[in-house]
Amino acid sequence: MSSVDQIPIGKFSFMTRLSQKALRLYDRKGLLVPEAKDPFTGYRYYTVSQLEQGMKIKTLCFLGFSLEEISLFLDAESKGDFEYIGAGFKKKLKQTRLEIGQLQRIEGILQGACKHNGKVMELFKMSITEPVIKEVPEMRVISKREKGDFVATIGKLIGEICTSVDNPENQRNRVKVTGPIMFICHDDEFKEKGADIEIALPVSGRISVEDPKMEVKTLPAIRAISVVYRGPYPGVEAGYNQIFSYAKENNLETLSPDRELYFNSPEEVPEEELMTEIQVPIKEK
Amino acid sequence: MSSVDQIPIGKFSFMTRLSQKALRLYDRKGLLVPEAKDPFTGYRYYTVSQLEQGMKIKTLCFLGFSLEEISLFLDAESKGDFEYIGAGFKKKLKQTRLEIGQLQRIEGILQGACKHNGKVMELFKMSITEPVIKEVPEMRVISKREKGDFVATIGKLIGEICTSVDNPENQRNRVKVTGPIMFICHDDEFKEKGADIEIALPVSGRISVEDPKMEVKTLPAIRAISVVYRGPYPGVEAGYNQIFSYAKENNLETLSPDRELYFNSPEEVPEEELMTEIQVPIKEK
DNA sequence: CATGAAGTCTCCCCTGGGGAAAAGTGAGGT
DNA sequence: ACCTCACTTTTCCCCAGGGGAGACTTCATG
Repeated sequence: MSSVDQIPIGKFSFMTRLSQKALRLYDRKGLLVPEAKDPFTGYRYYTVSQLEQGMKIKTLCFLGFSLEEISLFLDAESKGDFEYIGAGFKKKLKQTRLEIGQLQRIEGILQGACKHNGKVMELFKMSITEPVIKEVPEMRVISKREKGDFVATIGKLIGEICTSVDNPENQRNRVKVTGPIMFICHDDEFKEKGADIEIALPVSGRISVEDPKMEVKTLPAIRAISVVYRGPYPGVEAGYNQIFSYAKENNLETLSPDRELYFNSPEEVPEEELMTEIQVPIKEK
Repeated sequence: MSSVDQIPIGKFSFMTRLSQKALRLYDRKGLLVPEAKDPFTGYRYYTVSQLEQGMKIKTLCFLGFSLEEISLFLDAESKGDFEYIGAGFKKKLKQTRLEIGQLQRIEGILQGACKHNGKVMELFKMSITEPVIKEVPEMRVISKREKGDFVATIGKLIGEICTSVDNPENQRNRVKVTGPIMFICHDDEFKEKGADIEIALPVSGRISVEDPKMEVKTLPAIRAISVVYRGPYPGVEAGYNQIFSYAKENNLETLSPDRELYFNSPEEVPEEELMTEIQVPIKEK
């Protein structure tokens, strides 16, 4: 029963089922340093009593902690600081639950796509992205606000603003368009007629306006939930649904006014490739 | 509305919510190469029509595919090969379910540990590792087999074997112990009395035996389910339970005889630090 | 046109190991 | 004592980017 405490890395790896790679890494990081190391050959020799340390590391690894966290835990343990460890476990539990939720959403999506083979294609055109919270910086824009029929007014205002920006004086003043044209919705509910519509185009430079109803101003920075929708304009509501259910899930309070950003126009691309970003502002928390 | 198709990386990143880092990576990998690249400054310029590709990549990434898989999918899509994509999705679905299962097990463990703060400590001593399938190579051993009372016989045989190996002639012949001493259980059920017990010690070298009931032989290689148990010997059954439920879950047929490997002995360490590996052979499938 | 701010470039290190290569070493058997 | 095979050592590249440094470019304004 002697010399059993001179375990080379291969056997130790076999016993603990930690790979040799892992063991060498733990050595370097000081997590599990072999009891002895031949100074000439560099061979690592472990002892039976180190098995225990190895198993602790393995368990903690299995639970998903990083090596750094594990190292802190082991220190805490040797000091008897179980508060710290308990707190770490609670945090990990929360995190694990979030991950499970995420994976279950993914499972749902994949399942839906697999069920009918055709759906794979549909998913592939995946027209709505996952909602994300974005900080939108403030922006200098030229804008015009008007009440009228929904679609018609939007089209009209877009035309007017583009014309206005393209006019020769502005060209001379090196006025530049700095972002996609956007629609700002000042109604709390959807109105087909008499909607309160603002169209804004981000610009820079010394811009001049003739139309007295057109103004140059700075839109405030907002924090917003955003999705990008691809497809024909009627259908964009699906994006709003996504956003509002996301807001409800995450307990976020939405504000007005919403913005829609148009990345391309029906004149450039077929309807199905229209891309629209929807931004719904939320309260800072 | 011109020059909108010269989107620098920052804006494109803002629109697609892909990080600049990610975009540069996709460029290098050929997944999403900017439409234009200034040959002098190296600046990347994207177009609106590339947003779509970006969103596809993002969706697929979100679903957990690797960049390589994504690249293959995009190729397949452009060729109209939806079979391939469907198959990939199914595989991913399976894999995702496995991951969810794994995470739920982890959740269970963490939950148990968090519930009573004291349990954290208990988990820390985590006495049983996850069952794992191991290929155990063949081994040259010196062994003795005998029937008798369970605990007493094991102790006696271990003593005899150690004495025998330590004898001067074997020392002279450079006989070496090459692994932990093991107990091979030839009974199908647990018997307190009259158990059929074999104790074996892996050795190498020219070994001589005097005791006619002691033999030197080669244990066959086996494929086995293995766990490592830490704690006092009574309690080791928990390890067997783990193994047999694992075997049932994975539909594996277990064989005889089982082996128990003793990494340390009650004379060296306190009872709670005894380490035992249990190996239950399974049928090759 | 000039200037400062903001955007972008590349390069390097980090995660937690897996895979492979080149070279040195240990141990068993003759 | 030797030979060979198995073991161990280091180092480099890989994933999918995140973080940051230092240098350069572009932009918006005066």
